[in-house]
Amino acid sequence: MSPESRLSWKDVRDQIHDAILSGRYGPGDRLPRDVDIADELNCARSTVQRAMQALSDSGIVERRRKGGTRVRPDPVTRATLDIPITRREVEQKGGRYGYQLIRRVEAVAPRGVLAACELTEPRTMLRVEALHLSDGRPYIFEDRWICLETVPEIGDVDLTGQNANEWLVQNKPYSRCDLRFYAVSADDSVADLLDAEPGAALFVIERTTWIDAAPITTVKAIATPGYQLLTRS
Amino acid sequence: MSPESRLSWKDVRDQIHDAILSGRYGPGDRLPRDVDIADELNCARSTVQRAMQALSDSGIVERRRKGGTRVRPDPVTRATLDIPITRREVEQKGGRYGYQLIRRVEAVAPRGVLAACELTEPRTMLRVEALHLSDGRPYIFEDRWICLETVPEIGDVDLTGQNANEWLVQNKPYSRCDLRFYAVSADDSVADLLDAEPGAALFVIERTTWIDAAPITTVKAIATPGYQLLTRS
DNA sequence: TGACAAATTAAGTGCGCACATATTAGCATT
DNA sequence: AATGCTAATATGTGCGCACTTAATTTGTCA
Repeated sequence: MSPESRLSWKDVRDQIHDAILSGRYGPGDRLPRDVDIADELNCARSTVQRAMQALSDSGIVERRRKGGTRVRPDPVTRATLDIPITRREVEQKGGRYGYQLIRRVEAVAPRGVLAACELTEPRTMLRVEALHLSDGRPYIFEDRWICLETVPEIGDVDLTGQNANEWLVQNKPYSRCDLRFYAVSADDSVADLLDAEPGAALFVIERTTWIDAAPITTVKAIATPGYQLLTRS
Repeated sequence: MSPESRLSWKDVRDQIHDAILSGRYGPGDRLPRDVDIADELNCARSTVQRAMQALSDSGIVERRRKGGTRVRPDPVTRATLDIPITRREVEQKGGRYGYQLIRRVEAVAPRGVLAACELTEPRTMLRVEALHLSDGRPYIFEDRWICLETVPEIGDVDLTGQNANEWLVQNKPYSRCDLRFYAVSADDSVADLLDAEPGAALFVIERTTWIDAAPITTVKAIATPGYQLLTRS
């Protein structure tokens, strides 16, 4: 009957969010049941449910069956990152993409690689070192280990022209992906490859992917100085 | 009538995901309309909608009204990061948290700070430099600029005992947050503060927050060597 | 007192419907 | 051909209902 149109779940989300921000509900406090909020705001419970899901996804509240909804006691900043394939990243910045295979050998994986893959038994893997170029200049150096048991086909692929990253993305989808970011000093060989000063601070992205429980690949991508990773706008 | 129970939206999501992974729908391809998928799988359209929303959120497909649903042409790795407040982070690793104010001055913000805040006109801000400690040892050095126009109350806060980060989190909620990650070499003063070798590679998190369009604070958090940022498990 | 079972509770999900909204495509007018 | 109106269309959203599931509380019995 009210002339104002119905509430959208985003309205509900914002109202609840505001109530939390204003301090009406502090960290750890329990919010009213969905059904009561729906009643108070005069909307359907499904609308409140949707709003609460959104708040739960952003890490603002925690929801548990029977336990109800609580304001997350330890506030976190939750951010979403998009990491495109390197070719795309270079081209989006207006650069001309290039790729150069440096080394391709089968070798016994060192402990660190096994650990990243969550493997306990040592095994032989395919190691691929390559350089991504932007306008002919070094952009990212990647040191990749590919699990031959999970991806036997990789043995037949010519990686001199074809980028291992892209081949894997297109031919070996993953179901899980772990990422790790840190900084490292350029040693002489990396400095040489990336055309950087030895000792320069470099940004590193380590990514490991699995299909179900089977590791596909783990890669250490070392960027040239000045590289920055931004949150999704 | 089939004895199997009804399909969950997660089942639908996984089926569509599998269809994409198997190559049945390639990058850029258009998927059937929700209603047709619902019909084929013998479930409600709302169930398909929910599944599609999830796939859209994970960056696997793109949906547009009237345009339909398409497999995202440029595959990305989408990851979610949780960045806790530093006290929490230290305590979760089993350390004893400490905090030390180094400097607190009002000063005209340099261009880089203004740019981070998306401000064009120069202005005076409050600069707070502080050290987060774990078990008495340096952990993160933060160099923060606080916008006095947005947060005038900060002038009355004693920041020698109270952590600016936590005060802001608890007293000045933000509606937008930008993050930026990169690597930097320790200059002499930072190396001294963090008890690191000069020139060591350090991981940096830059965070800027706004309430609506008004900037609250921008902070450069420089971590000690060895620091790693992981995706949410 | 403690262990286990049963009842209770609040969120999670599925369905079907109606309508809203954005975007494309088609058509007509200039 | 360029323009602008109109219709068609696929997703987005809201509602109400019934039922499921997980977790907590209560009750019972040893």
